[in-house]
Amino acid sequence: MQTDRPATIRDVASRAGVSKSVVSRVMRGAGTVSRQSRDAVLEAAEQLGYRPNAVARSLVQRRSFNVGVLVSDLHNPFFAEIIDGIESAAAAVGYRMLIATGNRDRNAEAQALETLLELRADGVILLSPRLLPAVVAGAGQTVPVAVVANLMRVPGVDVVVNDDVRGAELAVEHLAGLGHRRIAMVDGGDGAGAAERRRGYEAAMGRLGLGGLIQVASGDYTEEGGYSGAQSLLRLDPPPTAIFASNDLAAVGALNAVEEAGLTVPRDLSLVGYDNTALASLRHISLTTINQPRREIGEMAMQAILRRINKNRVRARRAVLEPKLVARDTTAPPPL
Amino acid sequence: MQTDRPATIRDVASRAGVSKSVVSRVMRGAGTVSRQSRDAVLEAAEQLGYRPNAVARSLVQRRSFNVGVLVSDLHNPFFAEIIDGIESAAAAVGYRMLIATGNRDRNAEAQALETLLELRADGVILLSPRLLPAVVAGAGQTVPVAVVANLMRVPGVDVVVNDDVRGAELAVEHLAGLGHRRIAMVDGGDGAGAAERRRGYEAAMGRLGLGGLIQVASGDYTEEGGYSGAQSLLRLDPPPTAIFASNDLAAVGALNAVEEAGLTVPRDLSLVGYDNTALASLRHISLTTINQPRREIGEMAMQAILRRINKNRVRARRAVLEPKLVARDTTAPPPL
DNA sequence: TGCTCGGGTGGGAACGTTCCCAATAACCGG
DNA sequence: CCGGTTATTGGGAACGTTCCCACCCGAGCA
Repeated sequence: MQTDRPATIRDVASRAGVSKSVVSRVMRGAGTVSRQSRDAVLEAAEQLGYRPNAVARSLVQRRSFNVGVLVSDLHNPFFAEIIDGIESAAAAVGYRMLIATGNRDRNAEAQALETLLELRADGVILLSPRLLPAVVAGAGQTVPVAVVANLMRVPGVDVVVNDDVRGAELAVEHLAGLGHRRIAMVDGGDGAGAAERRRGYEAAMGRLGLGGLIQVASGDYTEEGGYSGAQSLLRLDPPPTAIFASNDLAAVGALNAVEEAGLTVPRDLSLVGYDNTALASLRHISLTTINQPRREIGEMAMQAILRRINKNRVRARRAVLEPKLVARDTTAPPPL
Repeated sequence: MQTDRPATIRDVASRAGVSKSVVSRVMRGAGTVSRQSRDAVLEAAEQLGYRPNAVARSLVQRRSFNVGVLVSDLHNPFFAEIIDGIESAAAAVGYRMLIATGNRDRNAEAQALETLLELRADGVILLSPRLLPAVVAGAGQTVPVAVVANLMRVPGVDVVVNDDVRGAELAVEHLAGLGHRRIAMVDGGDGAGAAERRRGYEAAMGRLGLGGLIQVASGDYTEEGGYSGAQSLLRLDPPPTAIFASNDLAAVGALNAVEEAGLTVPRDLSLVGYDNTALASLRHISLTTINQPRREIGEMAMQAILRRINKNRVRARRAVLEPKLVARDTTAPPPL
């Protein structure tokens, strides 16, 4: 039982016996309005169920107070907390957040970005986009853009990432500190940050004098990738005593391969993941992993957007946040 | 390096040497335009990087071709696939999807809903909302509204749910079919559908002549809830040989409690969850569970919205979808 | 008493589209 | 060669706000 048409500012005005200007001032809480006008307007608005039309408002103001967030994959719980951070930073300054999604598909993503731009979002945050840099750059010319969790080098576009190199080093250092030497890695393929994580692994191994023991199995950011990667590592002679998987999901896949091989974690083999997703903290898994400060990442991305909205900064900034090791139950000293 | 102002239809028109009307027709692909006009417009638009302003368009058309989706909790992977369904059904008819979120908080949710309404979304889909029915009803008077995964009885608002009663029955029937008799349940507290799942459990037990063996431990839809619920069930004498947890996360918590008690799943005890989230399909967990047709749920919600947009239906519809059992590795015949 | 000041108000223009209608050009058949 | 179509085009009005400016009125001051 919808009413034919939503009430407009004029309807409220005529019912309250004032001009639309007065109603506008009351609704925005700006300008000076006499007490009785205000009361009359508020009452009329209430009775009519008036809701200001944000579409008309953003048309005339030429800004929408919306920030668009493009999520490459909503299935990945990694993004949820980043979005929390974005939202809280946005809400603090009166911005709203609109999420669009492109299901891990480059074209769908481009389409979703286009939607956000047509909607005239005041800024756009791209979470781990698969978009071509040229597309991102194009968007950056129209509207403030920030890229998260993807070290993309695009002029005029800010980037917020965690220090993947450092994170991988932390993992290796933790394992070496426990006494491990044959520390292997399951690679992350073309996943965001995978190349850096691998570089960090190799650098840390080298620095610790374990350069000769570097072993990398190909894999990706999926359970299956971790599973098969770990399988191939276990076939080595001698096999590693510890495996660093490039993300948590791959680590869980690796965990499965290790158990299938009849080994017990962490007694026979230690395992470290990356990202500290909800998965890792499940007691049944209790995975030692590297935490990215996700909430903070989201907040910084939003702040980058706000900076650009306010003063039209040209130079791209890059924020690199420190990861931290979270020790749980999949790591222990190596067997004797 | 943003350009001062995005190009408008007038800019394109003057550059192409035609009127704004012609540009409008070309961009919308409607009406009749001569070949040369069309080419000139397209070229001018390309050169100027013209992007139609969806804000202005929806103002004059009085519809935005946006459907708003309010997600109560983005951390819950359960919703991702529903959103996939919504999006594909929306895209098929030229609608876009805007996601807003209220982090499991009733007020934040109401706020997010308000945003969607101010943005003049043509319809709103509420995923497992915590909103008060009165608030939902209020929204339903302004715009088509559908509620998903929450059996809310609100006039003028469509509902799409899975048959939680039937799903619970499936779980019990599966376990009984394997030979179990002492089948206990960890309750879902005030979670969406929890009451129905419990009713289904009790009904099935009764029908199978196991009414006297009904055992329900209190719990909720969290890992912790499943953990403590299972603990209390294991203290019974005799303990159950099978546990039906009210959702997958609780089942994983229960799994942990069972293992801590020194029992092996499924040899000593069988375990069934609900929802068939990504968690359940991890090989390391491989949980037998009840699948909700999530994609289909999303599609049906979108279709309900479209029905209401087209003909202004008054009567509320309720779609109840059939769940299915997914047998994995946490269920087996009871120990002898 | 005349003037200025400022709180309060109202109305027109603008935002960038789409929609509608009138105007023009081209073409057809008789 | 003319009236009547038909294809194409252009311009004004409208959508629902905000912004800006002009205006009114009473009070305070010289």
